[in-house]
Amino acid sequence: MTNHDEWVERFPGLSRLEGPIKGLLLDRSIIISAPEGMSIFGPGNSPENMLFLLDGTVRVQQVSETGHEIVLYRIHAGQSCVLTTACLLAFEDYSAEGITETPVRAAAVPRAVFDDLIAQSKSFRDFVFAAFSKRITDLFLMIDEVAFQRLDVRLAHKLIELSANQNVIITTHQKLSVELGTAREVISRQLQEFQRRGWIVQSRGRVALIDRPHLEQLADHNA
Amino acid sequence: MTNHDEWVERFPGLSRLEGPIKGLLLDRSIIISAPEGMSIFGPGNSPENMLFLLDGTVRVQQVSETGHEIVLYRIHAGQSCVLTTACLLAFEDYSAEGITETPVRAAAVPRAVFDDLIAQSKSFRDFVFAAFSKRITDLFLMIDEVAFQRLDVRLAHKLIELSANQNVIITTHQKLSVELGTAREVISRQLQEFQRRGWIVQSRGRVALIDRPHLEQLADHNA
DNA sequence: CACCACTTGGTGACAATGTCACCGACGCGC
DNA sequence: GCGCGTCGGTGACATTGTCACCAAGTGGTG
Repeated sequence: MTNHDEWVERFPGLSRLEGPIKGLLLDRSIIISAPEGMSIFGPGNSPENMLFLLDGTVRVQQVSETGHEIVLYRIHAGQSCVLTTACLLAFEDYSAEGITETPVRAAAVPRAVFDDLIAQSKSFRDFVFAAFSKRITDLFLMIDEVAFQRLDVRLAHKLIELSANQNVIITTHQKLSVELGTAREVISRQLQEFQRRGWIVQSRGRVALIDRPHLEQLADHNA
Repeated sequence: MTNHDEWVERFPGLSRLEGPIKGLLLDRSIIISAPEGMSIFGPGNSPENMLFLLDGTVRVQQVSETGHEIVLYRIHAGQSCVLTTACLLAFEDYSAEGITETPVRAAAVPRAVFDDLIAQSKSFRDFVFAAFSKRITDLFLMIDEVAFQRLDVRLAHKLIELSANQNVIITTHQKLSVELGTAREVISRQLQEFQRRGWIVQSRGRVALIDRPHLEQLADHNA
């Protein structure tokens, strides 16, 4: 009932693995589940296993010394927590935290098995290095945005990203401010401006996208 | 005359490698040199080799779509460019750039050899993953600083970092603004304030640290 | 030397964003 | 109903970013 047999096939980067390697991965992993809103790694909570997400999403965020919070990235189904896990294992004192945003299922692979896989399979190495590389380039992009992008552009971008085909986003100004690493008041003012322009309609805990084209145009304001 | 024989010993993480692995690394690598101010990787310039820095430093920075620049990190002697190289190979379109800040000597290891080493040596894997992990946690810290830290604190921190036991820094306001991802005028104003307080003395292209304790106190203003 | 081009840094006005204190409205449990 | 915490709004102010412009130094050239 675990669907344990073939979870590897769901990972684009893993389905091409050599047969014996797949077997090793399947035999030595355990399927685990977690409810929404649970901290799966963070300060004082380093998991012993590398996780491969089968369903759900995990939000990775950090709390600054000043008490400010910011969302760093999300791990979606079909991706692995390898790098975050590796970082936490290497630098225990660090303060990033992973929180389930939905109920989550994941395959847990012990570190020793992970190391074996790296040693034995070029495909697996490629998968892991691609994940690391993607994460680092994404962090480069994030630094660029935080440092140089106007807040209205970033907010429009985030609204479209969070809406994901829906036209209504269930969230609070506070949560949006953490997404962008800014203050709640700033979000409130920007959303008011968007509403004044007729691009969105606000209500308590809810943002409805009315004029998606204009939002997208602002979001793509690269220059 | 290349000192080729024992460069591996200079890397704290590599000197513990198994004997045959060291041999492979030494046999299959080439020592290269570059003058100061040269771009060793960047858009349209992906090196075919993984580099291990023997002497000198490399500055990694990016130029945003808006034309703004920011320094991401530096690679010092005894460290490798592995992750940046990996990123550029995986995502060719990306725009980070590595520039030598001093004359540089490095050991160049072909990708295929690099992959062999990863497969054969647990010590080498540990070295590489530690490098990746350190870089990612450093980028987390940088995001936190850019998003939440006051500029006077960041500037004081950077002045102390750049001074490195000297009390005089040879640099321009423009260069300092790129270090912190801000505007030249902002640096000028902050340095004036520091000078007004008697912490530094400015002259053209030069900053002299007069009151290091006060600067350090400001730089440590974590909360 | 005069002349010119470039770099470096200074300045003021203004815009954008962050911070703080406080407020009222809403939702929920009692 | 009441109390209490969450959510969002508001104004004043501080900090930082942007823009336009200027002046002093630097280095080349005739």
